[in-house]
Amino acid sequence: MKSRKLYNRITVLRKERNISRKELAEIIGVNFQTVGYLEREEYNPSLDLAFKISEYFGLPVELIFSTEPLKPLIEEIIELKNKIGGQ
Amino acid sequence: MKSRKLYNRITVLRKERNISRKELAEIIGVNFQTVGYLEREEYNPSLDLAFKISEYFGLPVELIFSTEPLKPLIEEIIELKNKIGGQ
DNA sequence: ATTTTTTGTTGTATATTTACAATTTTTTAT
DNA sequence: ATAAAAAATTGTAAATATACAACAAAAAAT
Repeated sequence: MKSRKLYNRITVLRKERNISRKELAEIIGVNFQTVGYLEREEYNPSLDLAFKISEYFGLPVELIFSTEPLKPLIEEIIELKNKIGGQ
Repeated sequence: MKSRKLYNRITVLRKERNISRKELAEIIGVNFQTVGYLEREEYNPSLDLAFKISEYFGLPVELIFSTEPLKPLIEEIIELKNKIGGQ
């Protein structure tokens, strides 16, 4: 199976928690360069690794990883505000 | 990284849709034996493959795959009914 | 400014996933 | 009961993810 390119928000989420790649890597139990590869979207994680990341951030997989390029979080917020406000 | 064993509900979901492994395999674009390996939980999918399966069934990844053994769907329903009824 | 920490890059080795083929067993249909 | 279809099993090859090391570049701290 030719794997599609996947997008993710690891960098932003990690920055919001103020931890380094090295720290995140230790928490999820991978080499710190592996986090680098993931953040640069040079390869896709296994489902198990995706789960570990999702568990650490306390977020569903779909909010972190996507088959479509991910909008900045701030844009997502604005869209949600519009949706609610426009009812 | 030593990968944890993951559990999934592919077999049940597939049966509910009345399709064979071969058909599912064609839809998600993998070899039909690969579906077999996944259903027998002999190995974990990549995140991309998990996404393809989740897209086909129209369900979030977390409802199909889990790090914990998955209860039969019927039990989930009963638990949800109890939760709602007991308010 | 310079030291320290973090991030990026490159290359190689290992582990895991996926493909594919051939055969056996089980289930379903007739 | 028999045939046909589906699923399981086994083995090998390929592709991809992950580990790890060494070094360069960039950012942050002092």
